[in-house]
Amino acid sequence: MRPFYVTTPIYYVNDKPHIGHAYSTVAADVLARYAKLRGRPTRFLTGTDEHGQKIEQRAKELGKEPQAFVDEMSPPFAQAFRELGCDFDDYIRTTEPRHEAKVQELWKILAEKGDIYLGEYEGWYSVADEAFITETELKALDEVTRSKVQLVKEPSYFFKLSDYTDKLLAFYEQNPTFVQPEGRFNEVKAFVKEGLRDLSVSRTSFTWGIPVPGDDAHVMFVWFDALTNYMSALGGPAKAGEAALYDRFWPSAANGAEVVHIVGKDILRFHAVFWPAFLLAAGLQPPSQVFAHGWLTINGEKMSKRYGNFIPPGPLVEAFGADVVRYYLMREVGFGQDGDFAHKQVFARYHGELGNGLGNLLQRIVASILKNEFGGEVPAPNAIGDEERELVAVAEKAAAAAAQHLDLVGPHRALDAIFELVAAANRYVDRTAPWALAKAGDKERLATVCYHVLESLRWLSVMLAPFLPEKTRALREQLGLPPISPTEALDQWPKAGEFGGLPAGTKTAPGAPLFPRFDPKDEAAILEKLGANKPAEPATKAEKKSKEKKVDEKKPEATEAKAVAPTETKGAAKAEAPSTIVFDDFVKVDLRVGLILEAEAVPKSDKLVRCQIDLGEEKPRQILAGIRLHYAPEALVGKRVIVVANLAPRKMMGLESHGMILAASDTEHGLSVLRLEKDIAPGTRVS
RNA sequence: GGCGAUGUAGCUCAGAUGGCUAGAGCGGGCGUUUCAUACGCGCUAGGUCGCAGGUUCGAUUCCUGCCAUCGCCA
Repeated sequence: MRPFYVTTPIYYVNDKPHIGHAYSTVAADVLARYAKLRGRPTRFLTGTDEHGQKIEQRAKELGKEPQAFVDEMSPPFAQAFRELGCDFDDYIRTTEPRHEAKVQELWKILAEKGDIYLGEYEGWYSVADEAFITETELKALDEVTRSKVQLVKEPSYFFKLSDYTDKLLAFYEQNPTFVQPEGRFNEVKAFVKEGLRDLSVSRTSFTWGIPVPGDDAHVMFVWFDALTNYMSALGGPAKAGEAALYDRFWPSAANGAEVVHIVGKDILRFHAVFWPAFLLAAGLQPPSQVFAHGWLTINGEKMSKRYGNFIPPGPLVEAFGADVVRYYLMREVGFGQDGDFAHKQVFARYHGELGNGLGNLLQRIVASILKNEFGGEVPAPNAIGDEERELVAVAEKAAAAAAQHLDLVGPHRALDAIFELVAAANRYVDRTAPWALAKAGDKERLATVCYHVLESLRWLSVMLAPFLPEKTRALREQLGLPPISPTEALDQWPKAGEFGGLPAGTKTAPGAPLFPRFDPKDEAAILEKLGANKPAEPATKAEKKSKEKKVDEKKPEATEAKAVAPTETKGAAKAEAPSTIVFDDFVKVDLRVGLILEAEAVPKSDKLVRCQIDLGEEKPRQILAGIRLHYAPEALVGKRVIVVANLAPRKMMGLESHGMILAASDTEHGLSVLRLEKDIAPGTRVS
């Protein structure tokens, strides 16, 4: 069987783990567990990306050594993934010697082949993105990011990417599923077709990176470093016989291995263009496939630092259990598309599919009929009829379809197919009415019915194992079956003709419901605890967008208002304001206590003052206010003011403002900023 | 601006090389069962398949234009 090697991106340790990281990793875990179940030699890698200027700076801000900083930041990722039931085979950190050595080796190979040369680079470098950016991009940046863009002119090594335009296009041609989904592949091709420029692959402006071999003044471009993790974790590049894992799992003519990189759509280019180019240059085989999944929004809102709505997986796991979170992530969103993580939907899927569908199926047969009529022992089936044939047909079809979808990296479709069997089994129970058979004393027929339901459950326990490792274990335990132990070269996926593998005489062990129902109170409590109690949610994408648009359209008017600045409103904003508003409307305006940390006059403007205001968020916000004529900037520092925190961002004098300071004015007194009499903590909601 | 894509039931999405009554899940409504986690099962939802033209015996499915949305253009 073809070896299978699946990877997640390595996560940049500047962030803490959130649901986005979890999403990639769970997807990879599902694919790995599936491959293992099918008996394929399988390896699943995840890890952390720990070099780069951003890390260096962050560590410095915290007064730490970079290594100490990343040593602190990396383990929570591994921890979070384990809590989610992710069973990775290796966890690589780019600061490990095993990685650094291999990255340097790859570099040397490219240098020796003449694909790396020393030149000079001049351009805008964004620390936040760890990449040089274009003028266009520069203009589009928000202020926080732009403040970290530098015009850099420095000696730099370049990779001769320009030589690989045609080679990459030819490679894409030969590998028509190299990038998935297809739409993304088209973008990649379009990008390459425009012609590639050489790629700067080293920096001299900071030191937190892997040194360029033979030139200590340079450290490697983080992406060169990071991408190589997929190979270094296997011990490659290496000569045949030097690294067993590499020989086995990195694709070559000899092993026929399949490598799938799961990535977010934002980092597709690095994986679909640069990485294969490096490998082609080194004479190595590129990965088999790069699968770009979409973004998750949270209850309809974009995740971002600004909104502070990154949700860590921990509390979700605590509330729902790892399997339920995994299930939701894999079920709700079409893999490859953007999707929404909506807490309410989690309950809906939990109750509707897992509880009522699957859990109840187990309960209604094992804990009652079987226990009462057969002493909990699996009976041997007797003559079967159309109902049984139909059920078996559905089971076989579901198994085949689910396998096919998983082979093509479509976990949501696989689950869809699998749950066809759940529905069919429930239907089967209704039609055959085992309770009536019991009453009538028809044990023979009853045995057949019970057997078919139990065998269906057994199939489900296998097919759902990649998604619900814990719950399927519990399910099997109740069925009296041992946990599945994946075995290389043994394909354990259920197949046509195999219905009936459950041995008669198996002692079942009825237990607690697999997916106990949350009563509405618990539900509310959980939502409350997770901070997911949104008053009103935007009804549809379209509606939401049009609402946001209205806000934009209103911007010009907003300028007339005293204080300045605009907003990140999500929705709200009625076209015409009624004379009175309900409370719900009021709370749409997010008023917060802000502590002015810095204030300075905006050059070339006689009104604007640029403030950095602490709103209790991770970072202070930049807010512009037209109050210079009334306040000296330095006099504002340390003042507590009222800020509209959910106003859409707006640019003024080339600077972006992320909120608005409230003030009032009249002709007699001039302008007065609203201030607090007491030292209420920054970020406190005003109501 | 260039390139690409999308626009189908309240929601999330399938689908048709053009042709009988356009589908699924969820939600809603109605009914029903009682083995089971107030669970299950059955029925139901009258959606101009974005808008306007064109090709055709016939288009929601092909073509053109328009509108809207989205993605990519280091």
